[in-house]
Amino acid sequence: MPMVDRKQQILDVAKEMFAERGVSQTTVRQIGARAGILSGSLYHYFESKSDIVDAVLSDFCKTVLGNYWQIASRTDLDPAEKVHQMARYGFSLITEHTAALIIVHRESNELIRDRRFGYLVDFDQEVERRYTDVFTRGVEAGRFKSDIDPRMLYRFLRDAMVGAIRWYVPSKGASTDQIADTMVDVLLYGILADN
Amino acid sequence: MPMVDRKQQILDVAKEMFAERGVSQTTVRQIGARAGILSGSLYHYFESKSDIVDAVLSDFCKTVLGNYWQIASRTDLDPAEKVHQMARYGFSLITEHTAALIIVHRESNELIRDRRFGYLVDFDQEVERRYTDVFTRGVEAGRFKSDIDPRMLYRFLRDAMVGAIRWYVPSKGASTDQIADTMVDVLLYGILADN
DNA sequence: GTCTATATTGAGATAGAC
DNA sequence: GTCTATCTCAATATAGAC
Repeated sequence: MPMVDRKQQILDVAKEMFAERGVSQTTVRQIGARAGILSGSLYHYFESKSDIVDAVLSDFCKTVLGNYWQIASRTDLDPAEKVHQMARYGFSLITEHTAALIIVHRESNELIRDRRFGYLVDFDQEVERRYTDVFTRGVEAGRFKSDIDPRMLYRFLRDAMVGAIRWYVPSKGASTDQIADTMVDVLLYGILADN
Repeated sequence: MPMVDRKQQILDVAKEMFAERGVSQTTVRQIGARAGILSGSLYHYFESKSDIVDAVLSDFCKTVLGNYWQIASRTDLDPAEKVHQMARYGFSLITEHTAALIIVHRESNELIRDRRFGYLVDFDQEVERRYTDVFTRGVEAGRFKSDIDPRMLYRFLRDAMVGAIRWYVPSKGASTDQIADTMVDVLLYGILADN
C-alpha cells in the first residue's frame, strides 16, 4: 500500500491545525482541505470532530504518563537528579509533542466541560503526583529544605514548562534540555537544604 | 440617575463571561441575557463584539503598564526588593484583574491575528522590558549572579505568575502576596550572588 | 434605548450517488 | 472511500417599530 493510512494522515493534519488556531477555531472543512478530501468524507473515519480531538489527546496522555512513570521509578537517581530528569522530559514535550501540548495547555479548561474529556483532569493529577512525590521524598531524605510546598513548587515548575511553548523557538538558541537545566538550576539552589 | 451606566454594565458582564468561557465561546446573546437586554440592543452601545473585547483589554493594558512603571521607577528599592514588589503586583493581578488577565493570557495568541489587537504584543514587550531591566541592573550592581539570563528568568517568572490563575482560589489558602513571596524566595536563592 | 423580527453567514453533520 | 448536495442549527449583525 503506497498510500499512507488516511486516518492517521487526518489525525496529523488536525493535530497541527488545532495547535495553530485552536480547536474551536479549526473547522472540519479546513481539516479536510489540508488533508486533501472534503469535509463530508472525514465522517467515514470519525463520527464527530470531538472524536478527532479525543484521538489526539488520549494518545498524548498515555505516552506522557508512561514516560513519567519510568523516570519516577528509577532507583539510580537521587531526588534532585530525578527532578532534573523529569524537568528535561517535561520541556522536551515542547518539541516532541508540540501540538498536543498546546491543545492540552491552552484548551483543557474548555474541553473538560465535555464529560468525555474528563480524563484530562485525571492526567493532570497523575502528573502532579509524580512531581510532588519526588519533592516530598527529597524532604524526607534531607535533600530539600523541610519548609517547601511541593504542590506549589510543582505548579511553578509546570507553568514555566508549558508556558515555554509560547516563546520557545527550536531553531535558534538553547535546546529544551538546556532550558530545563537552567530552570532546575534556579529551582535547586532555592530548595536544596543548606550544607 | 439611579440606573447604573449600561455601557459599563455590559462591559462588566462581558468581561466576566469572556473569562469564564473564552471570548469566542461567549455569544452576544449570552452577554445580552446576563446584562438584562436582548443581543440586538448591545449594538446601540458597541459596533461589534470585537469592540467589547477591545474596551476590556486596552483598559487593562494601560493600568498594568502604569503600575509597573511606578514600581520600576522607585529608587528606594534594591534590585532584589524591586523584583519582589513587581512579582507581588504581578500575582495580585490574579485577584484584581482576573477576567482581563485570563483573556490576555489564554487568548492573546488568537486575538493578535486581528490587527486591531496588535497592542497586546507591545504590551507584552513593555512588561518584559521592565523585568529584564531590573535583572540586568541587579547583575551590574553585583547583586545577582553574572551568568543569569534575564529574558529566560522573566519568562519563567511570568509563566509561573499567569499560570497561577488556573489554580489559585482566593478563598482558601495563601494570599497572592504569600504566593509571590514563596516564588521570589525560590528565585532569589538561585540567582543571588554568593556572599 | 429597547424590542421584534430577520438577514446573513458559517458551522457540524448526514444522505445517497458514484 | 470520496464526492455532491443539503439539512440544521447557532452565531453576528441589521432594520425598523415602539
